[in-house]
Amino acid sequence: METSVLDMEARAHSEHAQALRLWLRLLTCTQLIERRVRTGLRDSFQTTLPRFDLMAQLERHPQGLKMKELSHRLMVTGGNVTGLTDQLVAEGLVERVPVPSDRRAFLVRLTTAGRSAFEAMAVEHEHWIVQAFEGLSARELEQLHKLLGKVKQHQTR
Amino acid sequence: METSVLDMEARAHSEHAQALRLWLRLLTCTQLIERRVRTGLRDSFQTTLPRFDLMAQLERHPQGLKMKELSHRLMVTGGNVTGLTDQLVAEGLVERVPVPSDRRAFLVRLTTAGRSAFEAMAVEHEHWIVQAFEGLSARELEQLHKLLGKVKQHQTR
DNA sequence: TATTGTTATACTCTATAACTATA
DNA sequence: TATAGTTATAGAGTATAACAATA
Repeated sequence: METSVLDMEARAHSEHAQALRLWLRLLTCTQLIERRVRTGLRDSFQTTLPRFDLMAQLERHPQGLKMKELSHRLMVTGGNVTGLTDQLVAEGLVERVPVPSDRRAFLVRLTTAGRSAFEAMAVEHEHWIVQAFEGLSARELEQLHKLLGKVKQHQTR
Repeated sequence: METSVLDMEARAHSEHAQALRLWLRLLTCTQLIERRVRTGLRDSFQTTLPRFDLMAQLERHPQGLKMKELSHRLMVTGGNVTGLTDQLVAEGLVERVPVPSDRRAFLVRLTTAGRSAFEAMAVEHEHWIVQAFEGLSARELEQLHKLLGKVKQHQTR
């Protein structure tokens, strides 16, 4: 059996359309959940998603992270990290610790106040996220995670 | 067999952790693809994602859409749609057509120039999106679309 | 020379609220 | 009174590029 050029084109078209539909849906889901989280962070904690994300990174790295590392992990440029860090330092939630071996660099760490502030936010944040996905079974969560893993893998080339 | 409170807590904890991991991955995937699209639209067409999205809505509705409808479909407030529309009108890509039956309202439509400008963008946009998902088989695309459908469904209550 | 981090700047996107005009 | 759309404003978020200090 032979595959005609027309067949190939038809298949390409339908796969393209499928990818586009998927992208729109992915974007919509993310935007809806992200909006919920932003609103919650603003209304309940007078903070923003990038600030929360920065603190979340520090919570996972108690020894601290360098500005450069934060910039990479948060996927934003350095100047922005400086700004966010300045705000959090001003509020006493985060501190810059000099690195003896490299006098250009700092380690940014949560303060004690920062850690407890983050805990409170993380509890609420977890509620919002669990709620966002409660329509799915554990098995479906796992499937989705795996499929998105493939997508993610493919972007980082 | 009996399910203890501790079992329930353990299960809750692991499901919560799973939801959080999933959310981080969903966010990362979306951000990576979105960045690709934004960069492409800027570099190749000197335009932005919200403007592209607005034109995409109009392309799907050749008879035009009211500002109110655009606002709803784009999930942004009215003032923003006015601003985006003003820009596109200034560039001759879009036009406001009075609605005889309601003198408060307009239909916003693509102009001929707008339609051909959008076609050119849509071709490139499709490439970027197909590329973003080319790591997945048609069956996996379908699965992902279906699972995200459940997620989306659950947000809109 | 290259790298870490900061500063300065500018632009896009967004929500909010007050407003005008029509319904 | 309610609705369609606009205006004005302020803030978040981002990238870029020039810069200082150190490696």
